[in-house]
Amino acid sequence: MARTIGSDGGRTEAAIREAAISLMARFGYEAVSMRQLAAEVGVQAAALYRYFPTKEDLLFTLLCEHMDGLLSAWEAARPANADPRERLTAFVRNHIHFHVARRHATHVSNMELRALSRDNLTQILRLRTAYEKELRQILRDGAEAGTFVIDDTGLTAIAIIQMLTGVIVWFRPGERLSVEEVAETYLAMTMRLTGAENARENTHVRAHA
Amino acid sequence: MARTIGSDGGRTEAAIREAAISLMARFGYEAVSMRQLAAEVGVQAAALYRYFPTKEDLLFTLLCEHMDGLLSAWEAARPANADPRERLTAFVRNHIHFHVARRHATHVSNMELRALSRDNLTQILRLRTAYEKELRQILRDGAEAGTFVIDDTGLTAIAIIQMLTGVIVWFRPGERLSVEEVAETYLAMTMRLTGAENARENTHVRAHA
DNA sequence: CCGATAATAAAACGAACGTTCAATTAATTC
DNA sequence: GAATTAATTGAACGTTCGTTTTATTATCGG
Repeated sequence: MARTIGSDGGRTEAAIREAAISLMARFGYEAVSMRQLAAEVGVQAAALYRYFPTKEDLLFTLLCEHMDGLLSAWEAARPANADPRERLTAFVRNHIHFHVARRHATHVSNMELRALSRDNLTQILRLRTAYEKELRQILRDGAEAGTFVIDDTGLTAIAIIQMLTGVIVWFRPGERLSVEEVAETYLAMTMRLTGAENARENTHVRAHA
Repeated sequence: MARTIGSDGGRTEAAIREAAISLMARFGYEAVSMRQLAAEVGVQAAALYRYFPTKEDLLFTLLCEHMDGLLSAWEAARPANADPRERLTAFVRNHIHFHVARRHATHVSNMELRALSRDNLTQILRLRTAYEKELRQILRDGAEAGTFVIDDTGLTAIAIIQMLTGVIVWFRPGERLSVEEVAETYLAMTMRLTGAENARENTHVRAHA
């Protein structure tokens, strides 16, 4: 009925985040109770409030971390090269790899935005928009250069992102396809969708990353 | 404190369904209480139980109706013609029009499957699989005929459906684009994605429906 | 116009919810 | 080794949840 032997704030907080992502991805934010979460961590419900002031604050923290991670990953993967085809290739590969590696967090990110307060939602949407803007810029540059054939840049960007993110709905690691195979298949579809296969030049890369 | 003047079971049930779809699409199944739903209908919570035995049963009814409607709409729209390109065109147009017209129900259908019991979930997934099968068949026929260029039929079918259904996330009626314009843009992307633009014949239809 | 039935209200059920608080013990510091 | 701080428990707070029960009134067939 007090501090337990070997207890460590840092480890407990990490365990809470991990358990929260896992449970909320499976059952949804609203359906997961603080008691259920605490039980998964191996702690009493009251202990959670040492790390997160409210349930919504916990969710917000998870979503921020996820979006920050996505933007950081893209910044690290973004090629210095200016070739739209190469940039789009890097974008697709990074997007698939990142989201497959963090399937649960992605699920929460896509489903639970409505549980956020107005201010918190605005903050997350700002990050999301910044990410979409990266893809839109690639598409616009490619369209101007004649590399891509695109009707509506904004609409195409959203369509591509939704198609790519959809991977996490059905993908299970260790089954028929590897992440690399999935990424390459989606890359091929994205290239055809943007008309990159048949525009002017045809020297696009198809090799594995 | 009893039956109210002008009350009608049929109208009340329809009002419950409508309010449930609207509220659950906005706030999520778990976040909507039976009292909140009843208030939206203009009735006490207990009255809901004359029409639906449990909250989950209400959700299940809504999802069944939605999936049945989708399959019926496709059966009515499916062309007798055997040309894969024409069948794919009809599929895309029907999918977009149906889902845009029923944005709220689609949202619920996509988000709240996890709230269903095992048996109810199985039943819904059966309908969803039947629908996906229709698209897979079109893609397979088209690939065999050389009309389409497709790596993985199942994967492509899922990717297309997710791309198309994603429309409801951003689409708002009465804004920049009409449903018809959106449908045609997505149709063009689908055709490029499946390689229909550059395969053997090139006499595909581009006119409005 | 009267009996049957359909439709609802009002009140209550126990359970679970998010959260707070005081008490208690482990670890750390000096 | 005492004082301090960090980490957690157990119990409780008021509220809300889905659902049930009972009573009451509107509507309708005869």
